[in-house]
Amino acid sequence: MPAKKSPAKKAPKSMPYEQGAWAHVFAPRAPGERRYWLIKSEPDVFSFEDLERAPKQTTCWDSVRNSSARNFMRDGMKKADLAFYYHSNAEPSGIVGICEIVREGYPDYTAWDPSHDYFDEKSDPDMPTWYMVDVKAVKPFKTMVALPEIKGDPALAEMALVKVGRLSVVPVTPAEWEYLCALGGVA
DNA sequence: GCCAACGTTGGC
DNA sequence: GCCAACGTTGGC
Repeated sequence: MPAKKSPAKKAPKSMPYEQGAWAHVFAPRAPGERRYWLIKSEPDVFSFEDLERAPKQTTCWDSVRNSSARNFMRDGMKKADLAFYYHSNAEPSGIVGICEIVREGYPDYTAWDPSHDYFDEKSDPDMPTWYMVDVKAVKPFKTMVALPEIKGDPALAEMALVKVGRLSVVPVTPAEWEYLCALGGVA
């Protein structure tokens, strides 16, 4: 018997993400390595078409108020990474296009604007709570890939999108990326 | 409109 | 530090 067997260690409620399940998406990169993401937006609020019509086809991805999503944007995403553009709360919901990270994490100033819907009085400009990135439309999917199709596909069963439903920013593996681009007709 | 999942808050 | 209450996301 081991001299001192500590009782089964419970996973801390909030593990630092550098050691958590997503450690690999924050890990140092090989030279030139590109990583992949998925970002959600309700099309009634801001659709992929809206992004294509925006000046320079670019927008700041503001108003995210979830710490996991924030961490992905602040510390995970790097310039030239690509992201699927996902329409949530839509009929049907699904992936409709591809965009590129064109500016890395910087403070989400909407958190400091009392007139803004997502004003957060606890976000201090000297120590910002919330971060965002800038994304630019790259191209639409030829055929959207709807959520039921994703959920029904064994090759995609491990997607963070499926596993952690409610997160608005999630990582995508290179294999999932290739596979979904093929499904979307943009391989 | 309902509800599952889960993060956050606050009482103790 | 625990945990119940509450809020949010987003599928269905």
